Amino acid sequence: MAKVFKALSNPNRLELYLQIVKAQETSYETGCECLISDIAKSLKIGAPTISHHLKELSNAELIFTERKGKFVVARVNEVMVNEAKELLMIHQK
Amino acid sequence: MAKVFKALSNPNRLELYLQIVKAQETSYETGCECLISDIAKSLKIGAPTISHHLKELSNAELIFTERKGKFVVARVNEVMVNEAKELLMIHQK
DNA sequence: TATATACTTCGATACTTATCGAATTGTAAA
DNA sequence: TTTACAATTCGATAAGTATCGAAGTATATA
Repeated sequence: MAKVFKALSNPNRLELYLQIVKAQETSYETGCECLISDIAKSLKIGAPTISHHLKELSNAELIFTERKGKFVVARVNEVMVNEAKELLMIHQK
Repeated sequence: MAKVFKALSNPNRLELYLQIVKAQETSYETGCECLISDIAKSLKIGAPTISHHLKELSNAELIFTERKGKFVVARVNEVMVNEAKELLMIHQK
C-alpha cells in the first residue's frame, strides 16, 4: 500500500492523477473519454515524463490505461483508491 | 498534499504511522500514551532511522510529537489525515 | 555525581527518482 | 506511401532518500 502513496507523492504525478479523476467524472456527463494528451497540455512537464508518471500510477494499480487508436485513455481503479482511503480511517473511541 | 503522501510512501514509515494510530486508539481505552520507544521495538530499523521517519511524518504535519521526560509521545493530526482522505474521494455521478 | 536509557545529529553510502533531449514506435489521415 | 501526431523507450544527469554506525544531548534514577 506504500506503493500507492508513493505514486501520489510527486506533485506533478498527483496532479496528473487528479486530472484523470476529474476527466473521468465529467465523462460521466459528457460521454467523452479521458485523453492523456489533453491533460498533458496543462502540466508543465514533457511527454516522456508524463509517460513515466503514467506508468507509475499504472504500476501502483491506481489507474488502468488503454490505447484507443492514436491516443491513450485512462480510468481510475476505484477499488484501490478505496483501499487507500480505508487505511486512512481513524477508528477512534 | 503530495508531501503527506510522500510521508506515507515508505513501507517502514507507513508502518510507523499506522502503529502510532493504533497506539493512540488503544490509549483512548487504556489511558496510556503512545511511546515511540515501544513502537520502535517492532520495526526492524535502527533508532536513527526511526528518528528520521518521525521527523518526516511531523514535517508533513501528519503527526505531532512531544517530549514527555525521557520519552517522546506522538499523536495523529486528524485534520491533515482527513484532508488526505478527502482528496481521495471520487465524486462520481 | 555517575550511569543508564531514550532519542537526535552527523557523516557516509548505496540506491532511487524526476526530468530532459533524442530517437523510436504506433496509428491515422492526406 | 508519406506525413503528422501521440506516445514510449533510451541514456544521461542531478537531486533526493533510506539506512547505518558513531558520537552527542537530554533526562531520570541509583
